[in-house]
Amino acid sequence: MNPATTGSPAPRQRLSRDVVLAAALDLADREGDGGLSMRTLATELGVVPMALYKHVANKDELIDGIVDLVWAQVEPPDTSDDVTHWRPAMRSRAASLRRTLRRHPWAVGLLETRMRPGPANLAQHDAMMGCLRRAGFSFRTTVHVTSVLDAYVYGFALQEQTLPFDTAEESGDVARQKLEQQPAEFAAAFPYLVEVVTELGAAGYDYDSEFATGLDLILDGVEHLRPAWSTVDAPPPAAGASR
Amino acid sequence: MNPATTGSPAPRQRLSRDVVLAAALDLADREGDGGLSMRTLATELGVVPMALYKHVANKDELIDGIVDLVWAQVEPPDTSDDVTHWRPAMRSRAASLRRTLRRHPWAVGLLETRMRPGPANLAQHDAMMGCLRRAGFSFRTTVHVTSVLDAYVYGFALQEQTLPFDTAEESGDVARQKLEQQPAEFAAAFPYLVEVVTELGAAGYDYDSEFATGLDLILDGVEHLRPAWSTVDAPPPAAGASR
DNA sequence: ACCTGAACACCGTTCAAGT
DNA sequence: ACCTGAACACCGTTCAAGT
Repeated sequence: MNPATTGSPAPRQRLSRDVVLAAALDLADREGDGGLSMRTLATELGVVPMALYKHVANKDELIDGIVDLVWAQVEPPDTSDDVTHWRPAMRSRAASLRRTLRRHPWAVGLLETRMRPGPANLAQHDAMMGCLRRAGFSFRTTVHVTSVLDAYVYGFALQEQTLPFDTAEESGDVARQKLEQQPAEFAAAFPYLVEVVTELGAAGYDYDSEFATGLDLILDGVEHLRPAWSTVDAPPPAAGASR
Repeated sequence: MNPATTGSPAPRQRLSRDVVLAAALDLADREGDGGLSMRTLATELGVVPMALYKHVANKDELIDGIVDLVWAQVEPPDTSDDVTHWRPAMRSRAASLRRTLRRHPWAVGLLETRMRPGPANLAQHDAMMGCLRRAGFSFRTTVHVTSVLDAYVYGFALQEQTLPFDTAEESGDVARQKLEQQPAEFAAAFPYLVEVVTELGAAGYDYDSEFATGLDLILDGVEHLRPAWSTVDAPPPAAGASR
């Protein structure tokens, strides 16, 4: 009986690179970076650890693979009207990157770390630079803009990933609780931290609006880097021309 | 013969929490995140693995400890003249944080991640918020500014940490080399990436100026968040007053 | 062509003992 | 009070075999 043609409940489907990568991504999302091991991945697939090595060279290549699966989930910037719409395009691309990193927190430190970027990673960056170049940004400025925007998203995701609360209401409780655990000297030594905790306890901390505030601040700055013709809606220069 | 009073070359000094943490920090700097293990740390200290557990509860607490040693290396903002000098103070604090992260690349993903922040971490954040509050920023704005500035530094350090070159000249070589390895379809599929590689090959990539460009862009944006009285050099409001 | 078994050199950590 | 030894339940990966 060929297992490929049988209608069994398939806890034991035929192995392939895609099946291995999909299971690895799922495991990482559930258990985090530390929970992803070749051995537990193998048992989840109903197979002995060494069976994985026929589809993936080693753990490093496995991680390369799932990182590119994550890149594939990031929505590229809308390039339908590059000249006037670069700003909303960059804004929603940054938001999509942040959402993706929130879905896969283990990937934050890995997205830019891999030595051999996968095709989805390359396509994503090409689309981003293309959007900016066609909007009239010079080559140098395009590099600056991608650098500062991505740095902000990564850094924000890093901070967001590990703060011990998920919602604005929860943040108030956590803050108040933390403060009560501290000894009395704490208030005298760190008055401004006490202020933060107190105010956050009252008003809460909203990740979404915090992210948007910083993002818009940066986009305002980017706007100033654009050449002057942009404000009068002139056509973009030929690709690769201005420098 | 008491080893504490003997003048031996001290490969085997008396163990203490500080000695363990210092050796762990050194090991992490040399071997990276993955190279820091309780077992190799023990052998470097000339001791059996279990000896460490008298000075440190477990590996997690060890990492808490060395992360706070890293925080202690970040120069806090200069608070000598908060009203007019908040910008250079923030600028050089961000630069110091980046330099520190460059010295301890393994720490980038860990500085904000620890659940129990150490004293150096708390002091650093208190100094930062204090500098901004006394410069007249409202509480909410102070939170926004620290969020966006730190996010940028973390994200930049993350990108810098893993790019495969250290100097501007080297970046050109690496870029040219990478490009030559690619198949011919590459140029057609990712024209804007090819442009980056080509231009970088010609002009090089300077981390320092790239960092400064993004930092100044953000600081320009922060300037706009300041209350209007700041430009006429009025005194700051009483701490905790404005909201 | 694909999967398995046994083995090697590693981990962090517990527990019972040594001095 | 501080360090040790042996053990347990984990890792990634190699190599020689099975089907």
